[in-house]
Amino acid sequence: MLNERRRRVLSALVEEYIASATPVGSKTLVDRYELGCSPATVRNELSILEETGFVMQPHISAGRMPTDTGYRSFVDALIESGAPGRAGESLSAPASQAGEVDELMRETSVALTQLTSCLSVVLAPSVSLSRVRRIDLLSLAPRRALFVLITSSGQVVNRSIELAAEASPERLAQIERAMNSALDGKRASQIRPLRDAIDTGDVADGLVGRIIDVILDALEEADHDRLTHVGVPALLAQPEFHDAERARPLIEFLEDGIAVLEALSDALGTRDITVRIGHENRRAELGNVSIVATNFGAAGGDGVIGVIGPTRMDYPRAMAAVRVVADGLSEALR
Amino acid sequence: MLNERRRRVLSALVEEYIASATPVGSKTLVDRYELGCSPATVRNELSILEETGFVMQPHISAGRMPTDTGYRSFVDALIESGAPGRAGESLSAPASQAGEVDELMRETSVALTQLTSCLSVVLAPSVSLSRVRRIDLLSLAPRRALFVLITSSGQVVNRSIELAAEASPERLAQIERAMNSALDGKRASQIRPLRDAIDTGDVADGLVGRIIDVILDALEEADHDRLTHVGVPALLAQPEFHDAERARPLIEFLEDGIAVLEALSDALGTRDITVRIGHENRRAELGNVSIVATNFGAAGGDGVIGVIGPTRMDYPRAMAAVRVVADGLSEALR
DNA sequence: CTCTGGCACTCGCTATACTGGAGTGCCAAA
DNA sequence: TTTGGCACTCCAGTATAGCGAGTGCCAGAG
Repeated sequence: MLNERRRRVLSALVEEYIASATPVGSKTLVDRYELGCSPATVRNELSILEETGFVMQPHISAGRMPTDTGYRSFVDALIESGAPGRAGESLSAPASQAGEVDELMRETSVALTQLTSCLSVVLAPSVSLSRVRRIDLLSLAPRRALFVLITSSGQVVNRSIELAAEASPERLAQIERAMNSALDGKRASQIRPLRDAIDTGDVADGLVGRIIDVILDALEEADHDRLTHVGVPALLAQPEFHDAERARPLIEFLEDGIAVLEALSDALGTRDITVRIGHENRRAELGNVSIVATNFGAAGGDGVIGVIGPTRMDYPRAMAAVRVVADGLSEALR
Repeated sequence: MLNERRRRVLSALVEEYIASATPVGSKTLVDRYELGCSPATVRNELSILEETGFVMQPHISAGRMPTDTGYRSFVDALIESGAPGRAGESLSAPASQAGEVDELMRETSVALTQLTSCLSVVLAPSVSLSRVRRIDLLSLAPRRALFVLITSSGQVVNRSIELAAEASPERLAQIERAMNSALDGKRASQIRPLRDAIDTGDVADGLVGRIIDVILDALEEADHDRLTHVGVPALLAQPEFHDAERARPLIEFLEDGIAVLEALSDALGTRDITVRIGHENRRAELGNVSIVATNFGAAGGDGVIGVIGPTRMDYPRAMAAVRVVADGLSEALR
């Protein structure tokens, strides 16, 4: 379907359109890219590319711009050629001084926005799916305790628990020991099935059940709060979002953490780096943006990092940046 | 300077402009507000209001719109009459189910945006200035410990500490006890001066100094991370921000937490509710927006909650909403 | 002295018409 | 199969006119 020259024309057109944000014509392509043929020939190729759905004209006497399929073909070629790997060498992830995981994520996100001029999103690894490194129950008052859970990747979840009955520090320590021995190295999500299995000496006072309920609640809350995004101004600076009404639904969508979470996990393929272009995203709100994302984290880490920009984004750069930053982040988390 | 009728004309003009977002003329005012005089008279009043700087014309043959001073006069009258208090009765702060302080702040912010159709910001109480309720040092590994600080308002700061030398759990417990007895009920910021005063048995191993350094660092980081904002889409929906280029500098400013923090604390007066209108904000980025804010929290709580919107925002509603929500939040934190 | 109706005037906004230019599609020739 | 040429299309930008909302001012009434 796509012979060599046609592919080069498409690639040139995508590059030019990414750079100029205006429909590009045959003459421009011949002038700026070494296509080895005349404008007329390019016009023929373009008209075929249009028939086959790779490019489109906003109106009949205008230049062409890529369709989602056009971008897709461009990106696939990019992945095959391994170009983003090479391009990546020129970027470097900034060394972070952050002392805490949350802060690290945020700094990473900022860096990604600066590298790509796109909005960036970071989804911290799910606490429920991380492995429990340690659990502490600290007595705050006779009927109040603080629960602290530390995962193997260093995330910390805490929650203050109002107890139904008084519990001595010794009693809490006992429960703490029992939970630690039952859960050490297991995934936090396994707390639920283990609820009854935890041996706490005597279960009669209902303390354990109550504590576990609160913990589960805290975990769920922590999981809902995993998402940060940075770089809305970068998005607004793009010509396709100069009209705020275009940007609004998208940002509304972004502020709804859960929805983004779904879209992101939905977007994650098995590949190294996943690119979802325009309507390849299921959500209507994402119909005119592309997402370039990848997971990060040590074994089983299900954190996700990515950038969101107009479909006209600089894919090579975005892919390289996401890769570099994800590697840096995985490294830092170890 | 402002006689009764002139004041009523101004007030009517502000109300009408807030509702319509277009310059309003003398006829509209007479038609919709009971001013008891003819358009011609209103025109005279308007021209005086313009001379004295309360209203302006975008162009000579257009209606008037309020200036910052115009809004100021309107808001001052509002405060004097106690209107926002009455208006507030019709609003109610949503009951929150949040288990953690951070989550509570966020929910509050969302509620505020919904109530006002403005962007809302919440500045959590400064951890450094809060009172220490308890400090824990948990041994994670021979050379690694987790530090957990709980403030009297329930905020929790934690940080993992890499130790220069091995420290037994007993040694950590000893340090923990010393820190607790030295700091209990004091402000976290006093950790620094107390650094040398803390009696830890033997100080020879340098552990205490190192731990305190990390704690100070963690506190500072926590203080920088106190700000949440919600409701960018609400802002973009306002006609004055339909052009994304108008909204961009503002949002850029918002994403820079520190700058907002400064602007907010700068904006806080001694009053119950503070209103900063347009250029009353020192920062150029805030020149065309107003901030309605107030503190919240128990005794000495320096948290701030507020809304940011175009100077054409619905002040009565915003003030009422901020008051109600702040009260609710203070309540919830107790 | 204040208020009001009337009237001429201003000026932004919209609609219409026109023009230049970028880009296309098609055709015939190399 | 490629290329140069040519007629055609249609957007974008500019100029012009008319409309309408709103003003300022003035003269007369209360």
